Amino acid sequence: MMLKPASKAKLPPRERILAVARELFYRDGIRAVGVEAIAAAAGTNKMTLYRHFESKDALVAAYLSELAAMGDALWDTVRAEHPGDAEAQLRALLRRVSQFASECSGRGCALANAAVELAERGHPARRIIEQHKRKQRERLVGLCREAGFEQPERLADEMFLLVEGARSSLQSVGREGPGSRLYALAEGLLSAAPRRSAKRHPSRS
Amino acid sequence: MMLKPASKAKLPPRERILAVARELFYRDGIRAVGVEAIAAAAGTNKMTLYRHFESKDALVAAYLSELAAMGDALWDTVRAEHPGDAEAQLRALLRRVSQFASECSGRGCALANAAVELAERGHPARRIIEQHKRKQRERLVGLCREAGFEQPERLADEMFLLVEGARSSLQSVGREGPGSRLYALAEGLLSAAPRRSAKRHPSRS
DNA sequence: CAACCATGTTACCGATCAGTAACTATTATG
DNA sequence: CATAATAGTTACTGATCGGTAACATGGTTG
Repeated sequence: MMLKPASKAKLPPRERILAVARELFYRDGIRAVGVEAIAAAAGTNKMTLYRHFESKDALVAAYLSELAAMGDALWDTVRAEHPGDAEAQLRALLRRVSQFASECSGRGCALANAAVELAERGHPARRIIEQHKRKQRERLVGLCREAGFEQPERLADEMFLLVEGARSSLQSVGREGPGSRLYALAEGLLSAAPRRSAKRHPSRS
Repeated sequence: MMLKPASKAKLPPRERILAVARELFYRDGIRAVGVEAIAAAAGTNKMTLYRHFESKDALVAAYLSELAAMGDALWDTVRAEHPGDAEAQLRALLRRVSQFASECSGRGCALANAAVELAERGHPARRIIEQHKRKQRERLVGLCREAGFEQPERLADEMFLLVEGARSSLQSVGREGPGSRLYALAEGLLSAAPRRSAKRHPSRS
């Protein structure tokens, strides 16, 4: 009994801290949230937090790495759902991102926001952010190429900018702004993009 | 003599403060820059700053209002340069924005960055930001309609998202990333977009 | 010269925050 | 039960930051 609803109560403190850091950092901003507030919201205290994380910067780095890993996991999920069908993967990705963006409290991409807040070049967090965004873009190019489009880099960059713009503009223009039309716009570009020839070789079981 | 190079030395303190605030807030972030650092960099001190601005928030609001006004001025300039030719205005705007983005130290849109840093809803600065971004989008839709495109809202939203995405991704993917291709991408969309019929009535003198 | 106003200077207050020390309580394991 | 590791508690430091008070200075105008 009581094994499932242990969503937050029974986890070890490190994971509780990371969970609540994800929530508070994203909602209020990294610089606006103190370590004491995080520890308290996680049902623990500052000392325990500092036993698991060397510094606030280290906690921020862990927070960002976790987000990056969740992003990668989404790609893997989508690939597993549409094996061999790059275009279906693309559309599924776009659908999930756009619906996620229109739900998630309109604060945009947590990685991009962190890059805004941590402006000092050389900050350990920036490596994580840049690395992740670059990888996402490369995976996008790979998918567009695999899907047999004529200009995969161009199409991928269009997708990338549309997605980043939608998430960024959530904060300024709000939920009913252009960001809400992300899927329709990207889908339109996708359908209109010139294809090479025979496109897929789906290993349909 | 010595009337021109008074770029920073002879201006009244309020304008010196605003000028240096624009530089520091943009480069290092709003929360990362203290009022004392701004006053010192402006060649004055905290007291004088507080005689001209009620609080740091008021200074931030003035900083953002000034940026918004500069943005509006850019639109007016472009309109004056291509009177009556909405499509030329569009292209000129895109060219300036994309070249500005690829120069300007890769910190993206100062308004959007401020929205990330000032997360509290109800913050006086957010009104300025949202208002400005909404106006920009409406002007974009107006230009696209005036240029005779079939789906002005759709095209305007594509442009808007591309621009916002390019500026946002400067921080994460860097200068050589997809943001550098902004003009090419937007120009491609513009050229491919379906037009209504007779398009311009340029009052070419 | 005198009065005034904007500016400069110094010193301070109160709050917040990252990080640490020393001690106690809990829990698991031998 | 005993030991040891992990977690909780309290209290503190040192630094930074937004904001203010009181006073000194300089230039302008009557």
